[in-house]
Amino acid sequence: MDIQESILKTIAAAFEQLFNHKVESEDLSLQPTRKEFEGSYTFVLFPYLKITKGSPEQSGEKIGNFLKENHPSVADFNVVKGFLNISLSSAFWIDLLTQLMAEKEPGYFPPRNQKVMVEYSSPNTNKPLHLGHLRNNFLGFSVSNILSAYGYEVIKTNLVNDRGIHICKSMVAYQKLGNNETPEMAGLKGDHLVGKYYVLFDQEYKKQIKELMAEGMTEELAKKEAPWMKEAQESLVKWELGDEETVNLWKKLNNWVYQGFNETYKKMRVSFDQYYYESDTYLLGKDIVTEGLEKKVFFKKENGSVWADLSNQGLDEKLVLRADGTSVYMTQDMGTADLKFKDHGIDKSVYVVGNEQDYHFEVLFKIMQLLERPYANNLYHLSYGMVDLPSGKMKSREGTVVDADDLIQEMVDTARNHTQELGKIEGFSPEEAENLYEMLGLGAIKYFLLKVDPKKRMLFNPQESIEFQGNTGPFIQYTHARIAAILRKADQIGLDYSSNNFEGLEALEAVEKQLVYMLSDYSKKIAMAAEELSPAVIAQYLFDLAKEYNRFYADLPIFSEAKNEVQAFRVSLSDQVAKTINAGMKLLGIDVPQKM
RNA sequence: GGUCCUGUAGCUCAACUGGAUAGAGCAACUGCCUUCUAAGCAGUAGGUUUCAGGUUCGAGUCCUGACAGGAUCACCA
Repeated sequence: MDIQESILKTIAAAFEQLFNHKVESEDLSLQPTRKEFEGSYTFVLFPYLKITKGSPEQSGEKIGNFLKENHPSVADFNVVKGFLNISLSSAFWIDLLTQLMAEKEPGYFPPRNQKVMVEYSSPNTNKPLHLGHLRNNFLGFSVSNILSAYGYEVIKTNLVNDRGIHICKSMVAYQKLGNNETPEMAGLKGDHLVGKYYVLFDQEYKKQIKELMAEGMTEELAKKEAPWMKEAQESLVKWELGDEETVNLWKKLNNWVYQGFNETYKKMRVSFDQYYYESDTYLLGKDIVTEGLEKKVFFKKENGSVWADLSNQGLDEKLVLRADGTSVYMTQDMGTADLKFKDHGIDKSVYVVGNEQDYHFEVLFKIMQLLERPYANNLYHLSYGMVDLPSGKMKSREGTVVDADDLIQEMVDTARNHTQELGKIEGFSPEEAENLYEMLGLGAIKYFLLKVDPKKRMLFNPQESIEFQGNTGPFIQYTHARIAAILRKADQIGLDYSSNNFEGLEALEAVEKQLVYMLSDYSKKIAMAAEELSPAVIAQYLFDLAKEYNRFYADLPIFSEAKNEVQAFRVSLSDQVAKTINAGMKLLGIDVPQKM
């Protein structure tokens, strides 16, 4: 049984025996003791003063004494104001560490035989990935890892938005200005080449609008009448009709983009188990419209358009099918929701999509509920805030974006310079060194984007490059490397620390107890991160753990200790911290080095 | 304007879901490398938690109302 539960059971017994009052131990709760006080767990007395019919101090004394006498692991207690602080015996902590070491991996959860799909990335294929996509991809990948660690079977999905007016814009500009340029000729990655034409389209388009407005056209009309826009529209129609030339061009550009994306995904070290392409799925969902009409969830307006009336749900009316019978975003998403379920029999579905689509998903989930889909109550929108630049919002069309490839490269370069400055690559082969730079650069940027609560928008200042000190990925990686050095030394001198034999070990230091406590907390953090879909929980935890370990590292020597069992315990403790850091960082998608 | 999200140190973020004297990192200043890696550790300074009410033993956290920033309210995706 969990130590908290067992303490609470004893407290419940105390209430019964001391105050003749029955309470369920589930209704009681403990909290971690604040740093400045002695103890590990705190029981707050205020709510129970009516039962104990005494002052907080008296009540605390009574319960504390009862605990000390009746709970084998409670060594001591103190009462400050209305707070009963409980100290546990060293034997308890030693035993707890032994248990943690015996787990097959830190924070292990058994499989729960449920499938969850995590859809993330889902890029448009008309431009390269940028900083905002990095946040999306790292979040999606990390949440997938976290859910998987929590016992779910996870299917990582990328729904590629490969068709639509945006890609037609790149196509038109390429036809006009491209001269059959290829990525090789341009010396650009495929996605960057296509993105170049997307920007060129926008420049020319704006010029055309200006010209038309100069001729006296209103802005609204000019936007519609600009020749290139008309051509883009036409090319979309041709694409839908399957026009060979259009489709071939579309395929050519998209393939370039996919090659570029794959390279970037590889660099980001994210992956997918399932790809869906919107060109395959955009016609789905029309059957559901028919079904919805039959079930009277939808209604038809006079012009033939179909709507969902959610006004009694606190929402608006929402279009689900155009008057001309063509589908909209919502139609497709209803269709793909069913498709995902059909393909994989999923129990749960997570959409990693920016918060500008909050309303869309609220409506979608509501509709699926009204349509009585079995999975409808297990749909989650992991809504994350935009990444802003000091200059404001990023706009691909205007080229004011932080490019994903550039940023990653920049971080790796920074890591290289920084490491070389510190003179830390002695004994590294060139490959190992390069490996380390990537690990650190990528670790820095991933941690930077994941440590913040997903739903908050965040500011990224390219001028102040991402840090390597303090609350950063490299700080945690460094802590791991430090421990790795200790473990190497222990092996070297032949210290047996895996035997769990701490016989003779007496009092532990406060930092040691605190570390064991934090290690035992890891599984709760996984649970919390999984339930809240928030990698930030893990990131914050790892920082706190690393911080605490470094305190231990600075305060307590290991190999100069006279007693063998003290050495063994401290190395074991270090080992377990390293394993936990490694496991937690893996959840964030960050690798940790043995040396740095 | 309606709806939703956010507002905590100069800056970037925490605060275990209502508990103690609101904590970290960066930036500034001061110490600590002859002992397991100083990408570290210890310390100083920095706060009316946007504001005003309310709920209660107790509020950064809950409720109401302001204020500020953002998103969204398309037969776009």
